Amino acid sequence: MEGSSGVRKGAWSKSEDDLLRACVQLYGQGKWHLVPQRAGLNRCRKSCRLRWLNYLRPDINRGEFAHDEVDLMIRLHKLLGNRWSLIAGRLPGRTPNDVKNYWNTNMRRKVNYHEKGKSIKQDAEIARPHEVIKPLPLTFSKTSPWLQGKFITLDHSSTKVGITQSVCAVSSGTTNWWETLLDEMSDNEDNNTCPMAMEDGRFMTNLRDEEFTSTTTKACDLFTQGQTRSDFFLDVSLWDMEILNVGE
DNA sequence: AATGATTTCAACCGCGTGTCT
DNA sequence: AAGACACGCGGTTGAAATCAT
Repeated sequence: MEGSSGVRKGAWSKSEDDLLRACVQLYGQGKWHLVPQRAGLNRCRKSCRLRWLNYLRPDINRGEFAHDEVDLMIRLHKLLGNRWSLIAGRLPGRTPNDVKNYWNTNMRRKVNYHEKGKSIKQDAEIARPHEVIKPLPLTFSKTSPWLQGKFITLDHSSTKVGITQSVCAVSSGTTNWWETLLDEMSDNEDNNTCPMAMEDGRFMTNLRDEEFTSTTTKACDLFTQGQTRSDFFLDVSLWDMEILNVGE
């Protein structure tokens, strides 16, 4: 089976798997455009990457989803929507494709069952796509727009690296997500709580001011450890969420 | 046993984003 | 600033497996 461009498509054979595995072991992951040539495979780079990430990676857990994994998946999905890569990042050994497939086959059916009886209008609300919380890049290049006009500072007293102008406030778009967060915070002044994570454009969880200050102070620490903003928000908010009863 | 319906999941596709020149 | 390129993501597809009749 070959595509119009001459590259092979469809299911991978064992010999192809062996070639790809050997290539990645030799050269490491990345530079996927070089992989087909290096491995001697008549496959496109996308296909090679996908095969490695979803099937050949040695750390993949191909077993049944455990109860706590499902529990975590539900919480994460409620928080993030269909951000499968982020969800999979919190489930060791699981790939985004695994998580997506599991959700589409198991959870969606359960949720639909759970929602049965609600009005059509409500169903439309459920089906409404999530407001996208754009992730920040994992790494910053020196020309990255995220850093335009910002300064990297080194706090010598604590050996922490931070970005000035508020806590890692680096968006250059028309509406800064962090500014929105601050807006939401001021809206919540009455009850003296602060929002922490978004779903459907709203902030969720109620951390008190002192807790919020504490956690945001830690945010830049997490960046220095290679974590993303998304990781940070998940850590502080995930277990505060009310879990959706999915018809158990 | 045969056949059609349903489910599962690996793979493909198109698109958005970041980087480089 | 603009275009080319690579990477990564989520949605969708379709073949294979499983189930029901």
